[in-house]
Amino acid sequence: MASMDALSESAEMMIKNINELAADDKRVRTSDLAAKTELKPATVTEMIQRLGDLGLVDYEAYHGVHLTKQGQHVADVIEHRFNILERFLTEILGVETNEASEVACRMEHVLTRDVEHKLTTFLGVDPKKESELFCHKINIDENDSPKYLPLSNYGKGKKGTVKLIFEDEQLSKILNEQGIRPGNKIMLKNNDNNVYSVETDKGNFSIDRKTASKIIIQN
Amino acid sequence: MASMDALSESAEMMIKNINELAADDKRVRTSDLAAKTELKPATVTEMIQRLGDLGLVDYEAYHGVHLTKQGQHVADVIEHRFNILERFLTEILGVETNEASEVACRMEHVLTRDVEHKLTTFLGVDPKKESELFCHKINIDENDSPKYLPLSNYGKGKKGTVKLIFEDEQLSKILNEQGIRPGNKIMLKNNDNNVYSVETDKGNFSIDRKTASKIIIQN
DNA sequence: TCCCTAATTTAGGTTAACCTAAAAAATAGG
DNA sequence: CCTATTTTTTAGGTTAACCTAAATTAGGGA
Repeated sequence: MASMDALSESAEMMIKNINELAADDKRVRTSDLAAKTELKPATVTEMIQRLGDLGLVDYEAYHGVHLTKQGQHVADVIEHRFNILERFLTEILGVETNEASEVACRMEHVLTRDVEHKLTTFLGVDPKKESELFCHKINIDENDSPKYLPLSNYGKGKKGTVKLIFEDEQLSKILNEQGIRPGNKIMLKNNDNNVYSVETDKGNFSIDRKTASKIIIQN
Repeated sequence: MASMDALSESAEMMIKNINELAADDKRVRTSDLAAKTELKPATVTEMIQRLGDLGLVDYEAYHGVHLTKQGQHVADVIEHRFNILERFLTEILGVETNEASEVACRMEHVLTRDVEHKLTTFLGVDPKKESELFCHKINIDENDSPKYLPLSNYGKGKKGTVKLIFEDEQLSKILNEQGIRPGNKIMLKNNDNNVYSVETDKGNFSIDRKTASKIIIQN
């Protein structure tokens, strides 16, 4: 069996395209693949023959291909990688759709399993749910009437529903005011009942265990 | 002139390696490039000849290469892309250093200018400053005697210096307690002097303009 | 059923990116 | 300053990924 990581970008793209053209379990035709990939039919033939040798597709001359279980697995992985990359690029970075697609389509081939999983975790929800919670950025659509506005631009007395909160820099700001910030000295005075009593140059106060576990100290 | 985007991954990697081996403005030797890239000298010769034809390096047979202005520009772009990708992977996703390097090294060749800029903005500080503030994650080195510890594991009475703070989920937790969380209704009661007075189902309180600008409301 | 056309494959070519082995040039030591 | 060694290049080969043009097969209509 051909290991995922051994495949070239071209091979992975071919598998991806076969998967996208596969209706029911009908075989995908060479000409359709040629049209979709913008390659010449002869090139497609050559490539699917190679994929056949690798056991990734079931190829029968003059009768098209379909993915084997192995090939389907590769296709699923690539598709998932594409989806999370595209989501990251659009939702978090605010890249517009076309460019995000193109870049995701190049990047999908160089992700490792680990990065894929961590990015998925970072994005939070499973690709289906499309939750807007904990997004760091949102595309405000200038065409539509302004549905989303920063609170700072909101009218006095207006009511609305919180949609999302940008998290960067904010916790450290709050802890900052308590004297807990990189470079500052602190002392742990006590820890009882999961309550940590800390002394800083700003005075004494207490924090819970979960928060404390996120503050790294160098002795 | 060869446009950035026209270069293959191999070509970009060669330029990157030439740049990394360039001391003073001495020419980089074929054998050093071969060692660094793990290619055979003959392969290196062939590639730098091609780069010479493209005007990216100044190649003189038997006397090594150095980057032209154009080549240097390509090297700078690649280096910057690598740095932000590596930072993103380690600081934001928590990928460990080795894997982050490898993945960044593959991804650096497929970024567009736009994605590069947006990712840079997302990460906040300019690459030089390498500030430890606002890091989301740190690699705790198990080999060394434990120099870095979570406060939650810290000894009673011990003193130390705050090194960094994990920010994820924390701001939202704090605002959560105030009733500002996705899905909840709020009302802006007032905004004077850059102080925003908000009413939520948990009561009234105030936040500053900068924070308010990060809370998106849907009407 | 048989032929014609459209689809497909084969044959053969190119380029980039690799390789090995042989030739050539630079350099270092005597 | 001349040779021995090291470095570099050239020559020639391979593979993947593309191409065009020619040959082949499949399938539909008379």
